[in-house]
Parts: sequence; structure tokens; C-alpha cells
Amino acid sequence: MKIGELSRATDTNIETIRYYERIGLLPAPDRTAANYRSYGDAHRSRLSFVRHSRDLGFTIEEIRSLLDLSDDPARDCGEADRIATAHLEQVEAKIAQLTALRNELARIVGRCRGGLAGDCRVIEALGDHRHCESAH
Amino acid sequence: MKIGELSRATDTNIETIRYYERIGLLPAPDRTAANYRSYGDAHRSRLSFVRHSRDLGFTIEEIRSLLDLSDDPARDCGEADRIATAHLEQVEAKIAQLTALRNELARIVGRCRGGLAGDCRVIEALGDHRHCESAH
DNA sequence: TATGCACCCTGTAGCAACTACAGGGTCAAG
DNA sequence: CTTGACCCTGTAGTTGCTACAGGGTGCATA
Repeated sequence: MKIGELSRATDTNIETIRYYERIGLLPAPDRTAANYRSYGDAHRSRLSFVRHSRDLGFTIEEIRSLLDLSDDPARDCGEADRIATAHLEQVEAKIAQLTALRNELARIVGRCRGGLAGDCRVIEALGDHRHCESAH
Repeated sequence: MKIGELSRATDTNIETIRYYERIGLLPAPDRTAANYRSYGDAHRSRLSFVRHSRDLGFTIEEIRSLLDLSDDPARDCGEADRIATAHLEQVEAKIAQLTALRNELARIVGRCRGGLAGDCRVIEALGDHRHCESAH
């Protein structure tokens, strides 16, 4: 299949597919006589793996390691689990951080009663950290 | 005060301060005879405003708008409230998204029972979206 | 006086993970 | 034979910094 078809099949921007090839995440496919990229099923499933992992928030480097593992079925699976677990912990930390931030923002937003910027509580709160309830 | 002192006072990297000046977020300060930047209190509080807003996740462009507002006390405060409210909604959306992702990841991570990568459930789940419980 | 050291300057390049052109070639349909 | 959809390469932009390289300044100490 040509790149446009692969793009539709995996819901991935064409430029992104070429980018993945350039950084060595996807192997360079064969070319047609007209120098068009020609992909097979192996490419499609590898790209699906990449997209799915990206959707789950894995970095390119993490995905590279995961792909290495899946390319070599004899290796220890624990490594994949370690990568995924570490990532899960990062996501949980991020959620906790965003939640604290959300609470602070909600407090700030609730203070506006209209009027002029000169005595705006929102702007005042942003300027002075001491208005905050918790560290962030 | 010199840039190093401002850096310590606001817990901001020196390079970041110069960067903010370059993009017009902080006004260019006076210079000493030796061409060193020389800051006053107005700079310090403006930079604190910027840092605090960044900590709360506002983009540079949002901060630019908020600074414009606070520079012009006669303007309507509602705009500041709109920016902050829109940002709050984005943060809430991000938390929701990360929470869904966290659940999916936790499900995937829980499946590894060690062994070889060839039959690793983690790698399998990453490769095939159909293993997922919800859209993401 | 020399010299070491902390600090400051400019300008440019790098990071992640794409995205968006510019400027060209290919190919099937009408 | 031309229109339009598709493809190619290569480069530059995005966000918000961070990290040099290569130089100047200012003060204390030997």
C-alpha cells in the first residue's frame, strides 16, 4: 500500500510516517518504480504499535525499547513491564500535579466578580504567590 | 539588581529571563556602564507574575494577554476571567484524558507474569488496540 | 601587579514530536 | 492534453526553554 493508504489505515499524518522513518522508528519500505513508498502488513502493524503507544503517552525512546523487545521474542519480558510501570507512575504523578493545579485555578477563577482589571482578583492572585493555598 | 540576583529572587533560570526579554514578555531593563542588565522591583513582580502563571500551566501567549490586562487597569476584568476559565477547562480535560489513560495502562501493566517477550501480554496489548476497554 | 574566580554579555544550536511548506515529479480520468 | 490527486525531498517552524562557545567585567588575594 502507498503512504496515503497507510496514513488512513492507522490514522497517522503522512508527514509523521515519514518522520518516523527518518528517525529509524519505522524501517524504510520498498519503493515502486516511481519512487513511491510501498508498505506491507508488517509496516502497518508496527505503525499501529507506535501510534497506540504514543496515544498512551510513551516517549519515542520508550517505544524504541519496546519495539526492540518485540523484535526479539527470546528476550526477557520484565523489561517491557518495567518500562510500562515506570510510565504508569509518571502518569499518576502528572495527574496528581494537575489536580493540585486545578484546585488552585478553580479558587482563582471563582474570585472574579467583574469590574475593572485594576482591582481584578484573578490578576492579583496570579501576581502574588502568597494567595495560594498549597505549593505548586 | 543584576540578573543573577533576580534569578535567585524569582527562582528563574538566567537564560529563561533573557529568553523572556527576547520574546518581549519582560521589558528590556536599563544597563550598567559595563552593559549588565539592571532590574528594579517592577521587573521582579512582573517576572513573578509570569513564573506563577507558568507554574499554573498558562501558555506564554495567555500570559501576554493577562499582562496586557494588568498593564491597563481601566480594561474589563472579564477577559482575565475568560482566559483563566478556559485554561481551567483545558486542565480538567487533560486530567480526564490522563485518568482514562492511567486506567488503560494499569490494566496492561497488570498482565505481565514474566517470561519471554515472545508471549508478553504487555507488548501484545500495545500492538493491538482491540485489547483496550475504552477509546483513547 | 598579576591572576584567579564569579559573574555578565551575545549569538546560535539543541531538545520532543511533530507539522507545514516550497518546489518538484507521477499517474489515471475526462 | 490537461486537470487534479497523489507522491517525493529538504528545510524551517512550533513551544518553552536550556546549553553551549567565545568573549568581557569586577573584585579579592598572592
